[in-house]
Amino acid sequence: MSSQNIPTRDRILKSTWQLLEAGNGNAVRMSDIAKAAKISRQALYLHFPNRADLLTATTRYLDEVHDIDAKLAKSRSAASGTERLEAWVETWGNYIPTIFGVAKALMAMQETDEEAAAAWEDRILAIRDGCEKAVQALKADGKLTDKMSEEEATDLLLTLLSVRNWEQLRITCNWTQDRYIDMMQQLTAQALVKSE
Amino acid sequence: MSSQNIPTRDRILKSTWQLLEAGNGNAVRMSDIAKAAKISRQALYLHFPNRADLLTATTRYLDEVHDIDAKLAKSRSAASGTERLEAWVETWGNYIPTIFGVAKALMAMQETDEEAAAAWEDRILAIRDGCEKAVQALKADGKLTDKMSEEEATDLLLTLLSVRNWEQLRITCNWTQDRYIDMMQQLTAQALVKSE
DNA sequence: TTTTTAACTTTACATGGTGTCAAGTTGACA
DNA sequence: TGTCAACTTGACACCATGTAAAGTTAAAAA
Repeated sequence: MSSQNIPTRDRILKSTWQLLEAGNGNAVRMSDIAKAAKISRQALYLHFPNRADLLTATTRYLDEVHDIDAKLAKSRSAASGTERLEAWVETWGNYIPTIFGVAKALMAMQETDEEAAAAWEDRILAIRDGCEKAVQALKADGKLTDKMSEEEATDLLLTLLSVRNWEQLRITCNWTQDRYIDMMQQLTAQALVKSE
Repeated sequence: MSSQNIPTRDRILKSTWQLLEAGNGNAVRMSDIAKAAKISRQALYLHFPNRADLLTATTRYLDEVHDIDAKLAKSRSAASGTERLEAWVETWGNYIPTIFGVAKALMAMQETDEEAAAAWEDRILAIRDGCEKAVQALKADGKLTDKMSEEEATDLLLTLLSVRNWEQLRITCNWTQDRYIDMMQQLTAQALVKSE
């Protein structure tokens, strides 16, 4: 087993991700994660003070493993505003499936746990930033619709690209990932790009 | 106090609604509801077997109090398909604030509780029906976009009109209710109505 | 070689909410 | 006077998170 040599902390993060990824809706408990990482439940608390922290660390771990920064940089290099919007929708939209398990767990905790709410809020801000940049690129090209302000456009884009909407279309309605991306690109373009 | 004479069951439902309506994010417990209804926590269980049932009953109670059926009938009487879509978005969109508290509590339970999930699913089906009817009206007028099937159009409309999206724009982003309705009408029209 | 230290394990327990159980109270009605 | 329904009171099981304390183990430091 190669996993014997992986540092415990990484083994925990990997196990957390795998359980949340696979766990079809059934809640993943701290004890489940401990079992999967082959340590005692209490050892978990030696590495992470609480569940919210563990989940947050897992999202950062995923960002690292998948080198999300590089992907974002690529989408930022698009020539025109409209292309940049398209690229952003595609990049983020295709990253959602990766983080979905952890995101859902974190969103569920948000309701009751202050710290979880703050952690998720922090993640959302990063995504909002991506939305804002896309809107600004449109604006710079003179292609932003005059039906709304830049801020409203950012709000709307962030809302359309929410994890919940992805879940609704992809999981509940059983759309393919390609169809989801395609439709979101159409939808966001229709909503934000000035019609000639 | 006139509330002394109201039957206990109704007093419970009313209290549940008021607490969830007012309760700014802080979870409403069974004991809170009991206190508000001026009965013991155990008496709650004489009227409702569990929390999920109580929440579901509360949504039905709200539907009754606000005579949602009459409002829906009105939106169904719109002449053209596009008008009907507009009316549906307005009717449902303006009903969301009323049920938001209960809806949020039910959605939060959904994650862990089978029965809550089923109850909420049942409510969603009713809304989906409204979406489907609006799409069919568009289709009948030959105004439905040819970019997607009727089913996909229904999926999309249901997703756009989700309680989560309302929460995001209205609460998190602080949009006015009027702006929300206006934007949703634009957005759904752009997405679903065939462009000339 | 002995000691120390970090990374664990095991066991126990507090907390907070849901839901169950059983015995007692109260007031209206027969 | 008795009965019944609608309650109250108090106790408790369950389940997950998180805390606390004492013991083990293996490897590095002295």
